[in-house]
Amino acid sequence: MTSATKTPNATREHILHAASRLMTLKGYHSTSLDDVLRASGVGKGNFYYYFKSKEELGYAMLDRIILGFVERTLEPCFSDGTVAPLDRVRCFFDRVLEAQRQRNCVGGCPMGNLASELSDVHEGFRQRLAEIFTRWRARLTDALAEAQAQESLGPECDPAVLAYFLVAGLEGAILLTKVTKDIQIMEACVGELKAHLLLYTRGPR
Amino acid sequence: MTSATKTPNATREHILHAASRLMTLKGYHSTSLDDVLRASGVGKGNFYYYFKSKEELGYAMLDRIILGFVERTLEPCFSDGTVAPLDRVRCFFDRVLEAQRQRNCVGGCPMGNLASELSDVHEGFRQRLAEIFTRWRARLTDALAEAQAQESLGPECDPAVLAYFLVAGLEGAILLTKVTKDIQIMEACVGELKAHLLLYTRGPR
DNA sequence: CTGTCTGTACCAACTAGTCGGTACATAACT
DNA sequence: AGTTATGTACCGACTAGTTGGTACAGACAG
Repeated sequence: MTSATKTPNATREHILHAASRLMTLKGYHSTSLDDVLRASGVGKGNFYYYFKSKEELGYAMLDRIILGFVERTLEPCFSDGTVAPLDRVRCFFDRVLEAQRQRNCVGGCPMGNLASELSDVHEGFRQRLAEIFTRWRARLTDALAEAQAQESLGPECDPAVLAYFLVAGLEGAILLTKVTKDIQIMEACVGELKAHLLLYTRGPR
Repeated sequence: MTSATKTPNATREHILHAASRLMTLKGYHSTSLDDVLRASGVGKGNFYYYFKSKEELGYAMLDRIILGFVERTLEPCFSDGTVAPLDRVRCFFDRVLEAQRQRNCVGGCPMGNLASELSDVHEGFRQRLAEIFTRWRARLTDALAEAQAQESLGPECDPAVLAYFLVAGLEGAILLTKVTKDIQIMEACVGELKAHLLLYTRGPR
């Protein structure tokens, strides 16, 4: 074995990696345990050593997806306080658009997909997913509120409401892009979302 | 024969009715044939007399869903030419919101759900779903273009692009409402969508 | 009798999950 | 030292139940 195999439980990681990939592509129900096992090269007994059920694997995979989304997409845009708050939001739009372009309109939004598949069918997943969207929206709300405090957003705007709408707009755009396989729709929607910000914009735009 | 409906093949209708209900709630893959059979009280042999596969049932169910959506939601708003075009659009928003309220945030958008579940996994369904969204958007585009011709929408607005965005906004709003089970989010998003129209609105609003 | 329907029995493939058993490293006891 | 025990990591056959789909015999009309 190579010296680099210091990894504490590489097997668990293998499983999670394969599961995330498959489930974000095919969904939770349509990804069988055997699919995951085949893709990760792990035996069944070994799987049940690390996870007590498929459900628990699902939860772990969800945590992994969230982490990836937060680290790769959300934080890079919102962590830099020197950037103007509305520009942080715009940066985020562009990043989501770019991600969609890179994936060739395949896969859609992992969180949106799971939300659509499981919200009405599995309360545990629903709650976790709702929490994710809330956290996501909170990041946007904060930036919008900051913009409002700086008077680059009008006082008639409710940052929380606007944040909901922006999340919804992005999710819907991703879905439409996924089903039509046409990235231009994503571009159009991001353009409209940016224009929507102008609706409340005061001062230099 | 009764004057109203002769019930040409009631069994087929029973199956379709049960299938639509179950599949819009639980999704295509998670609805088994036995589920449909149990719910409709139809035997298996009988089922395969009317449908040659589950896939074909899915297509038929999709057609049924579309028809219902068009007849119950789309047409009532857009068929009346005497209503101002932008009011037709607003009426449509309200109708979608109302539908969501009546269903207690359960189920989401049948077409959106199927799009999310099947777009990357079943090309046949993807194409049909893409076509639906296109037709839906076309209805909006026409109304918006008419508004533009009447100069109640500014010339800088691209009706096709705006229509995409409105569909995306609605789909995203329904998804967010489904996962959070909070109708207020739907209301907020519809409010923002209406506000978005104002962005391009000229003349008396 | 003939063609349209319908129910029952059945199939192979697949599902999540369980089982007994193995390999191996570290520790504990003598 | 030697050997006995313990915990971790792993395997693949197996179970019970479900999946979509088929075969076929009977019913019921014209």
